[in-house]
Amino acid sequence: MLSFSSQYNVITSPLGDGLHKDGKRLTPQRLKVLNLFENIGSGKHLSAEEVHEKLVKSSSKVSLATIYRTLRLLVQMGLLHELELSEGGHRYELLSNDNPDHHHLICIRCGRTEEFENEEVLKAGKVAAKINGFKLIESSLNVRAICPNCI
Amino acid sequence: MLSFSSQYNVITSPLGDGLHKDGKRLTPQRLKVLNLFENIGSGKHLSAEEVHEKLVKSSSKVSLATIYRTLRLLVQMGLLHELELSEGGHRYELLSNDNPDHHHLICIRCGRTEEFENEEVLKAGKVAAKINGFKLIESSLNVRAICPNCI
DNA sequence: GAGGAAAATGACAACAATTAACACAAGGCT
DNA sequence: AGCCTTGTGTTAATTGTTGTCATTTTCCTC
Ligand SMILES: [Mn+2]
Ligand SMILES: [Mn+2]
Ligand SMILES: [Zn+2]
Ligand SMILES: [Zn+2]
Repeated sequence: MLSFSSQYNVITSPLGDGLHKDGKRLTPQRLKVLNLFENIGSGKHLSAEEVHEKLVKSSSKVSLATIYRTLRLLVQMGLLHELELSEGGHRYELLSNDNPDHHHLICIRCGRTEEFENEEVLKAGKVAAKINGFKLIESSLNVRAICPNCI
Repeated sequence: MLSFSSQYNVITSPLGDGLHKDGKRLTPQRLKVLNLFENIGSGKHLSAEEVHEKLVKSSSKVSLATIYRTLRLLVQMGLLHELELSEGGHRYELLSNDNPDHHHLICIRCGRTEEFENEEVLKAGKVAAKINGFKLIESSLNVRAICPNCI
């Protein structure tokens, strides 16, 4: 079976680097999951199940358990961001330069999701953390609403 | 068995009124759940399981299924507010005059939760909804952080 | 105060999302 | 290449929540 990288073809990807300096390993499965997010473009919010489906369709079979494990890992590494937009589980999006810190407007009927940036909101999170002596990790504003099509 | 309200003692509670004009019924279970939130005071965020435990401890046994049903009902009626603060399910808090629209600062280690108000954040939600033509329902800012005790 | 239709409850099964266990496979250092 | 350790797939288990259904209760009408 052809493996993605052989010992003669050491690809030094950002993913590989991040993994190796932590005793972790670069696997085809991890690359497939990250590549999916990179190819699909920013602004997409996928569930574990959806990642699984998409990989199966592109004949890159990765088990669902591994997808859950990989999503958690990529979040820990700071490459993905975990969202709680709706019922029915978490969603994940690529963290990248052209996808800055932003917030979400969600239609509670159809799930349509729009993104927006707001400096004041980020500041509000910083201030709240500081006042209470907390160390800030992240702040996320979720706006629940009904989209034009669903009214 | 003594029932909470007999036909001779019709209590016209706000809860009863709200229910009756909708073809729904005032039951001891619904009163117990709402009373729990009213007695515990505002600023408390309880899970369904915690509501269940507290009612069992106060020898007011209500089945867990009924608690889930009742929490959903009270949210629909606008008496409770549903929160997604942490892993492990939803939490609920009383909506009242002395508990205005506010946001949450959550320690990801121990779960300690602080509340804060911020007008700019509410405005940001309104603006985002308006710009996209959505009908606003609510906006909630969750700030994930680490509290002083957990650093 | 009964009688009765409709709604609610409790007990329990089913479900969906996620995690755990473990035998086997594969990555990466030497 | 060989070895050690990490990762994967399969499957079972957990957790939070909802569905089913027989029984009970509310509340409207007389
Ligand atoms: Mn996004
Ligand atoms: Mn609160
Ligand atoms: Zn919609
Ligand atoms: Zn803490």
